[in-house]
Amino acid sequence: MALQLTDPLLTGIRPTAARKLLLAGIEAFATLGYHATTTRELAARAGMSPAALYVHYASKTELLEAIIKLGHQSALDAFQRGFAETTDPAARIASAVRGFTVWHARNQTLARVVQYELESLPRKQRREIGALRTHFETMLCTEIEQGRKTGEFAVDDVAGTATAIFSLCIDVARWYSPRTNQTPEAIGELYGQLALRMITAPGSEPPPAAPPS
Amino acid sequence: MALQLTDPLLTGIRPTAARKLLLAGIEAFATLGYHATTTRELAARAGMSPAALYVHYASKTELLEAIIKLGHQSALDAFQRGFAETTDPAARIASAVRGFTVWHARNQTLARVVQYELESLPRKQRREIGALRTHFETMLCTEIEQGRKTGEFAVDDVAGTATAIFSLCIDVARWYSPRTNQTPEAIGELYGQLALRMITAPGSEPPPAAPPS
Amino acid sequence: MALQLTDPLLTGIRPTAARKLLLAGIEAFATLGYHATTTRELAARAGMSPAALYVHYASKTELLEAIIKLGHQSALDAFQRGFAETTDPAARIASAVRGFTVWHARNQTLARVVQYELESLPRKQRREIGALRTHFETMLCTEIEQGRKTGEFAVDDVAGTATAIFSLCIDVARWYSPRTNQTPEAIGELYGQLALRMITAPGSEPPPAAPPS
Amino acid sequence: MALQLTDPLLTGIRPTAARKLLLAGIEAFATLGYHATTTRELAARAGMSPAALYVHYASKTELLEAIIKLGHQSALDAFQRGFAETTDPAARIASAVRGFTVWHARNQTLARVVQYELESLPRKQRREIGALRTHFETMLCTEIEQGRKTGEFAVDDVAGTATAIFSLCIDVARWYSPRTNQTPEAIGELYGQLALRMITAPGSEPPPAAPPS
DNA sequence: TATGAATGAGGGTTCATTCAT
DNA sequence: TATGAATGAACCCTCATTCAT
Repeated sequence: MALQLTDPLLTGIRPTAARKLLLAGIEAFATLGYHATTTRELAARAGMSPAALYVHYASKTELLEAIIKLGHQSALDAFQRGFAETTDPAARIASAVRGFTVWHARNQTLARVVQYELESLPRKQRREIGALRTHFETMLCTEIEQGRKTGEFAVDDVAGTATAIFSLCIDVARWYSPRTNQTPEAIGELYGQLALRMITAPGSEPPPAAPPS
Repeated sequence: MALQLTDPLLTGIRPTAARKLLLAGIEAFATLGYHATTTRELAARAGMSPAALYVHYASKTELLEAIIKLGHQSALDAFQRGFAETTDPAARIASAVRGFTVWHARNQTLARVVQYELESLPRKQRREIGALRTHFETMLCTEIEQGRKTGEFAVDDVAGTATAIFSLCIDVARWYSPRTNQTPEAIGELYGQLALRMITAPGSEPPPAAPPS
Repeated sequence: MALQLTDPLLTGIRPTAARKLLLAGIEAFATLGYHATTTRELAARAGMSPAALYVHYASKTELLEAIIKLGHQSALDAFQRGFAETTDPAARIASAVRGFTVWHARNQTLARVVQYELESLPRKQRREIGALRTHFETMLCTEIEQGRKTGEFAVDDVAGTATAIFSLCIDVARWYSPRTNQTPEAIGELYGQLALRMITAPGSEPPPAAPPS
Repeated sequence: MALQLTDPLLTGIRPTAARKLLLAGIEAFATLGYHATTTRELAARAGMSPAALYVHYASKTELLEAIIKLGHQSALDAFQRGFAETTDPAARIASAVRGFTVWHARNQTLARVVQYELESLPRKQRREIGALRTHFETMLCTEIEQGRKTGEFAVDDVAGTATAIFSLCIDVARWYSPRTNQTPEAIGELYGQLALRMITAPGSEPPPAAPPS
């Protein structure tokens, strides 16, 4: 259930030792937080000596950076894949939210690092990533705007509502645990629907259920 | 705008030095995180020597504990005050969400510590607080259940939807900054409405707007 | 069995608070050692605040000094009282050793501080006390010398043997515990006899037993 | 004269840095006492940074433990080697006392730590060592008992006399200084004879002098 | 590529002591 | 006389990082 060394997300990381360290970092940073994780802990989890870390990453910070970049890429992919499924604003938003939510639940440890350890990054790298993030939001806002113009959606505060929708997805990283019996897919489906309700006037037609992924 | 020494939230903390340290802790932990905050940093912010911390708190951890307990109390109060305003489930939920959201925005620093540094607490204390938290959730679930029985609400997954509503409020602590021109009240109002939409069928009558606080 | 506040040894210490602190010091220093005893520990044992120590003694060191001086005085007294009981060298040595030994067992805590914390004293005070100590040794050496001249004793190395005799007495402070069922008096009696054997040729007449004290 | 890095006692300690630290510990603990010795002092004496201590020992306490265990082993060896030289109880006791005394004088710094810092060890380790120590005493008591049965010795209180004999040897660690012109061997010889006198009736034949070692 | 040993900087905490009250 | 609050200095120990091997 947890992220594996063989997960396609990580297969790009070479050599294996670097991948082991990245995985160790994801798990340790998610569980303990960046500052509470020592290089010894990372090395132990990766089955190496503390010095080996520096063969593959210039510093503890660079390991975090690699993780957070990888995570953002992957999360953005999930969001965009959902987005690209259709062109109808409502269906598009539902499936994007669904995909984004599923990603946060399925990759809960990575998601935690992505969302909550971002601030442990040095200013410069934080900026870079910040740009990536506004990209997401703009996409969602644009789509809501579209549906509003056609009268399909009833939204007063577009930016505020977009933020709220993202909160739904992102906060999954905080509370979700694979030990619950909720599947990532069920949460994704629910959240897609909730997002639609949030942008739809209470009096309008109920949207059609999204096809199962 | 930021939390002040004279804030009613803190006036119960005696003597003044203990209050200064608590305030310093809220700000430092919110900004840097618990583990990245040194006792020297805390002391400097409180205008004391590092040793003074130990006159009032047994350890850095106990300071965090005091902050988190105070924060939970205060947040719970805000939630419950909203809850107690009326008895109608819809109005009740809207105003509870509004109050809870406003609290998270208004006390953003404290809220950050409450929500994101909880895990830095030793197991035992984390448990204690965990009990408090489920209390909130139960209240909301019960209320949704009520409205569902009367047909007022249309909710399939009550617990899942309650979680989602809380996510909305809690995540405010992550992204809100008083430097934006959104007032806590505006966000609260919006989120109250969004919560209602999340539990109301798209075909039903629009709920009456909550009276401005 | 342990030293009491009302022990004649301490009744000279005024006011009572100073006496309590002295007693606390004797017990704490004997058990934990000077450096491992904190002023908080002393204060707690004396039932006061740490600051109260400084009302009666200028520093932790001065408390130690007071204890060690008092202890040496008292030990010297015990030694000399035994010495003064008779004039015959053998009887004199036996009763001095007996008295000195009994003192070390009876006042085991104080004796420990006297013998093993002496080196924690600043150089100057250590010197002062050192002078007192050579005094003891000289007395014993002189007496052995006397008996040697009359042919009563058979001793080659007078100073070495005197040192050995003192070792017997002093080391009692290290190993004696009131929880054993050996009385200080029994040990004193034994050691008086052993001291005589140490200075008497194996072929000579056995010395008469010393009268019970 | 003082313990050297090349002393056979230490050659088993590897790597060299660990040995340097052990030697530094012996000297510092003997001179200042365990609690008054800082890790910086130890590091300085060993010619390293304070952090290097922790590469080789888990804590200051573990360094003390290593020293005290090594010291007990070595002291026990010295005692037993003397013991094993002959089988005649008198000669045996004389040579064991001689060897034990010589050890205390020759390794005066180590002996001091062994005898006076034992109590700075945590309870558990103190126990372990305590068992070793009773072993010594039993050996001596058994031998005295033997000689008593043959009528060779005249001892009423076997255990008390054994304790006294050990006091002689152990207390050497307290007072001996290599700066005196007494050689460890001379003291050992004297103490062997004194021990015999302590267990021999004043009327019996003088024991033959032990052969020079 | 990997590591055991080493370290400068700094971590949380305790200490003996002071002082206003 | 006694103390609660405060502090500079120092404590033991850990950290991320380096480097010879």
